[in-house]
Amino acid sequence: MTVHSAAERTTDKRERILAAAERIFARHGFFAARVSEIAKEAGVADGTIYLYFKSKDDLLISLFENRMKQVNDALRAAIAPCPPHDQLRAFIRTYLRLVHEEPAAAEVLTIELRQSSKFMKEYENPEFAEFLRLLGGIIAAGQQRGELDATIPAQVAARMIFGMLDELALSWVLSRKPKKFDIVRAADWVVALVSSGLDRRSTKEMTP
Amino acid sequence: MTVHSAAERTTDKRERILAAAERIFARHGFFAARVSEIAKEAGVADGTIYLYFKSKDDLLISLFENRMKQVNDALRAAIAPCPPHDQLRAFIRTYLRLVHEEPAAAEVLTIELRQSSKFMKEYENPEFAEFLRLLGGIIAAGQQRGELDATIPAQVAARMIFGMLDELALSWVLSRKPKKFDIVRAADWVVALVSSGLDRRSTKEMTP
Amino acid sequence: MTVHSAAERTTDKRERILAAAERIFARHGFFAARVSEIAKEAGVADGTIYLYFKSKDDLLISLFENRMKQVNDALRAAIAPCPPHDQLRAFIRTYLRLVHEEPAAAEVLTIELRQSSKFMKEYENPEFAEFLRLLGGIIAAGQQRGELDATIPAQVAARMIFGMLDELALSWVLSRKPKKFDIVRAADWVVALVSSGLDRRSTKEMTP
Amino acid sequence: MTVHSAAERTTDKRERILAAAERIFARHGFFAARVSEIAKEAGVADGTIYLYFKSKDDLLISLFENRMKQVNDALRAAIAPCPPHDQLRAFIRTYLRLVHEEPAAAEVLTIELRQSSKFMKEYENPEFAEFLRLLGGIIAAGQQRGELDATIPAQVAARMIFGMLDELALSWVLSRKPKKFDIVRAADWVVALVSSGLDRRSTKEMTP
DNA sequence: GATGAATGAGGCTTCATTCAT
DNA sequence: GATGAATGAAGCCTCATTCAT
Repeated sequence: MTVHSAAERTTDKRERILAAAERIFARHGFFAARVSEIAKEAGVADGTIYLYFKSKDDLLISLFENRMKQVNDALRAAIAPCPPHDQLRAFIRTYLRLVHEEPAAAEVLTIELRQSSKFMKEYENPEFAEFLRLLGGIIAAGQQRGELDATIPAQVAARMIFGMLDELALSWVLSRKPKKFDIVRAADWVVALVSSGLDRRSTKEMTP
Repeated sequence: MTVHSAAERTTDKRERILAAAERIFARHGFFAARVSEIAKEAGVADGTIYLYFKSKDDLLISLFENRMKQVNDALRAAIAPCPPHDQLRAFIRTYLRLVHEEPAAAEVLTIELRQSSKFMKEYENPEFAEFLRLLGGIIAAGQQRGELDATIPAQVAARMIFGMLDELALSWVLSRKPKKFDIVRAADWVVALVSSGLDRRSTKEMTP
Repeated sequence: MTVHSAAERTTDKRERILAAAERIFARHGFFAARVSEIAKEAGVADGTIYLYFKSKDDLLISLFENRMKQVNDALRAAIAPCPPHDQLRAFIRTYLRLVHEEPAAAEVLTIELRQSSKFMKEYENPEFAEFLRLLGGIIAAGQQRGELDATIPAQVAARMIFGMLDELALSWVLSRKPKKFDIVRAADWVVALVSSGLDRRSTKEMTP
Repeated sequence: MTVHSAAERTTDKRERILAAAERIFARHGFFAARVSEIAKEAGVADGTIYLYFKSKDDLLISLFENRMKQVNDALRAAIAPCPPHDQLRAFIRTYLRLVHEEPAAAEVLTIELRQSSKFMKEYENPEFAEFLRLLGGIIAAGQQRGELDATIPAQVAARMIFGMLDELALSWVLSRKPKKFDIVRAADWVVALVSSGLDRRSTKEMTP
């Protein structure tokens, strides 16, 4: 016997609306998306949306927080018990794998996050802050252990890495099929650049 | 005696409108910006805008193209006669210096460019393509000379570097004064990461 | 107990908007009429109009079709079981009686129909076509029975008769009160002209 | 040596603007016609139009008066020295011949005259009044001489005949090539209807 | 809780007209 | 007289949000 408490059904509907919003925002962008289209996609009445969310803005914010929370959870799980350098690799790979698995989510996080940076000045974005803290933490730890170069402030380095990931995600998400490159494989390129940079030093030849 | 040809006056007005639009878009974002406010800021009548631009969209597109062209010109001048590695450094430094000098322009290019990636699927964006070609060209040249690592496809590497620059520009532009970091100094961090990565290898110790 | 089904209420509102539009179009003409004024006259919000009609143009088109359908229904009922000559008389009388009863409708059909002949090239006008077919059919039947002169193509004759009716309706509708002539009585004049023309032949004297 | 007085050149330009307006009004209708397009068609600057006409409305009015004056002149010449019945025939034939020769003019007179009946309540239309007086005069004369049936008030009969002519002109003008009927030949049909009506009486058999 | 018809504020854009040159 | 760039008032329509059922 399947038991659905009222709370559970309610949660279901909330989730359905969020999922619908994600698809519609990905399809048209936040401003061009119509609340009524989201309602139709979710199979609820227009008014129902306002039982679960304060406004269209709130819907976007909630979507972010929701998804970023999932992303952060996945990232935390992936980096759990490693040394910083491996954590960095795991972080990068996990992030781009998620992009690959949920392109609509990626499109919203990637494009609309910018768009709503204006938003974000007002509405804060705790899960995105957490994302940066996570990444920055890895780097800071590596720097403290002496494994990573400490020239670059950890938070700035985190921003740079996020920038790479975000831009790769964006160009991959926006490119029509067949995709210009393999976003999962691209993880290795990011790892390579972040680890060793582009300069071709005779490191190996030096090693006897 | 100051001479103003008709063409000059016309150009003036067009430029004034573009400059006003840039400020207003930076202030409110494209969608929230009001054409009438742009007109007021430019000191012209609402209708005058439509003598120079087909629509509000066209105004945004033109603004991009205009600014990106200037950026590309500045970049081309800066990288002129150097070997690839120096070109890369010059490219990065010049880009971030421009961000520092023209924060409103940077805000529009940085935030609204995303926003209009949706746009861009339809309206093309030749100057941004040129930007990527420029950066990709430097890397490809370095790879061919054997000075840069060839593991990462040049165009993908270009995207990654642009991602870093863009994200730094964004977070700098959006942070209230006093700014969280010095965007001009950040150029060296980008150069460092792009050149050598974060790993702390015993490079120096290796050298006898 | 009064029962209003949802469908009925919806129809009511649609009808109220059409009626309001008719009055406002008659008052100011289509182009000078303001959608917001129609809304006020109908006692609905501006936006409500767009729940029932695609555009201001569509409102005019719908108004035509609606009214012409009523006119055609009334005409069909009036001419039902007569020989052609009587049908013709009934047609003419009924049409002008309707003009007398619904002057605002007549004004819109009469003036704006012209106005939108431009329209009509694109948007078709099935009920007006039906009107002409009805009138042309009566004449054709009379010609086939040998009761009406067959020199004039039936469809052209129909146009001519419509022209008379339309022009009489127009000049009557536009003339301030007291009206220059009695539009209901005018039916007999039209019947007389259509039947016998103006020439005063010694028909009666011929009859011994 | 051709001499053009200032007045002549001025007249030329005025005429060119009127001719251009006629073509553009016929092409798009009065409301959809743009003053700037008329100016381009006339080969003058937008502002120049306002040296010759007070407003766009005034341009339409002037166009009417101009054309109707020509029509009235042509009609007066055509009906000059005949008995009423022949005058009527000449009037009808001349009018429809003019429609055939100047379809753009006919379109404006025919469609826009209606459209601006609203106008006409305010701006009067002396030449159109003269047109009706001319036609009504012929009929009244015929009635007084006992040649035409006096049942129908002459001015109403004039309206009816104008209605026929106008409707034939309209449907002919609006029908795409090849035209549905020959507007010049249609004159005989109008004459036939106006003279004898449609009833097929044994007139001829009556004549011994 | 769910519905969806109704609301109404507000923006982009057009275009007749003006006026400095 | 002629020009045409500039003006700015004003309307159609959209769409987030509400609320009676």
